[in-house]
Parts: sequence; C-alpha cells; structure tokens
Amino acid sequence: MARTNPVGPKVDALELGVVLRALADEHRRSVMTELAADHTDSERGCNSFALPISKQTQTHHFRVLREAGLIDEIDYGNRKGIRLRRTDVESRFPGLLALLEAEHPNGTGAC
Amino acid sequence: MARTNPVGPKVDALELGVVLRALADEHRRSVMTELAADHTDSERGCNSFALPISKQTQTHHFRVLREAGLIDEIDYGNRKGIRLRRTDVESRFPGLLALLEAEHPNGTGAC
DNA sequence: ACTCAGGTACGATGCAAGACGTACCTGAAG
DNA sequence: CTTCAGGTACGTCTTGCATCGTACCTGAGT
Repeated sequence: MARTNPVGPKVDALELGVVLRALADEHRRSVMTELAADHTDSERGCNSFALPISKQTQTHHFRVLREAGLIDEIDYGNRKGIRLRRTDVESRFPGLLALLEAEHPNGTGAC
Repeated sequence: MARTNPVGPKVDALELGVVLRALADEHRRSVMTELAADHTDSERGCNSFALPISKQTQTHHFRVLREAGLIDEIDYGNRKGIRLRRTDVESRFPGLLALLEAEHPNGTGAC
C-alpha cells in the first residue's frame, strides 16, 4: 500500500499557466506525450521513460508535473509510480491531451 | 501597403515546443487569449492589449509569438499590426485556440 | 526642416529554472 | 546486519529569458 502522498491540486484548481510552463520543457513534455498516447492509463515506473538526465533532475521534473496537476505520484517508499490524471486534465482542459498525443512518435502507442 | 515583413514559419514547420514556450509567459498568453476570443480576427494595434511593460519588451514578446507561428506582424513603417494566424494554428494544433479562449475573462469577447 | 509617437536594435541586468554532486532515506534481497 | 537500487533533500552552478536603458529609425503632422 502506498503511504500518504504529496498530492497535486484539485481539478478546479488547475491553472493553464502552470500547466503550460510544465509542458514547455522538452523532457516533461516527452513524458506527457507518452502518457497521453497510452490509453490504458496504467501506472508506470519513473525510469520507464528513459530520460537522458540524472535521477535528481527526474525527481524535479516529476514534481513539477505533479504540482501542475498533470500526474499522480504513488510513493511505495523505495519505488515510485506515475499515473496520468487523464479525466481531470481532460475535463479542465479538453483537447490538451489530444494535442500531446499527436506529438507521439508512434501513432497510438499502448505501451 | 505593408512592406515585406519578417514572416513566421510555415504551417507544417510549427513546433509544439516552441508554441508552448511562447504561451508559457503570462503576457504573451494574455495577448493570445484576447486574439483567440475575438472571432472576427481583425487586425489589431500592438498597444490595444494594454500590457504593463515597456515597448521594448513588447517588441520582444510579439517577436516570440511571430517566430512561434502564432501571429503575423504587419509592418507599416512607424506602426504595426497584429493578426492571429487562426487557420494555420487550428489546422496544426486543433483545439489549442479553444483552450486559450476558455481562459478569456469575457466569455466570447468580440472586441 | 523639426517634432513627435510608434517601433526596433543592442547591450546589460536580474531572476527563475534546469542540471548535477553529495549526502541521506527507504525497502527488498542476501 | 549489510548491501544495493530507487528516490529525495540541499546546495551550487549555469543557462535562459524577461525586463529595461540608451540610441536610432520611420512616417505623419505642423
């Protein structure tokens, strides 16, 4: 069972500015395009994205995504899970995930 | 007649990263929300946006928007016109302008 | 020709943010 | 208990970028 996690903002607290600043970074956007393209919305490990950056920097980027309300982070103590907040994002910013998915190298990649 | 202007990228050269970085700034995004909300797509003057920044900085921001492919700048010599590239943006990033328009203070502001 | 407002070019500055090193924590496996 | 991999906290460096000062250009009006 995951311990109580630092959780992102509620649906109606999502701000477009914060979201766009989060998506402005190439690495964070590559994570989001992968998540948006995977319609199974399964939980993923942090290193399943093969980011060419150190793990400290990965921690930073995932934190930004969580604080923007785009993902949930599930803390297992010595491991971490990443899940897209698809319904929340889609209800607050309809069409945004489709834009990201369109940037995915594989058309509809169900990872 | 406007002289030959520095022109933005072609439709198929628009990159999501550049666009999102352009929209990450509050001032530039406020300009874009106004443009997106005005469905008449009329040409506007640069100081019709009442940006609380110096004119040098405005020049910088409008340049970023133009290089991102979001607007056209029409140079009249001692004056400048701003026009949203609605069809181009909408065809390349469908739904993006709707997201911006949703952030406009007045619902559908035809300025 | 002079003035003036709108706009640009160039340089400088200050701050936010990406990146990493070191140290430390956590849980699983031996 | 020890080791090890995954992850975090803190500090630091460095880059990018928003902002502005100064100087200059352009066209309209007087």
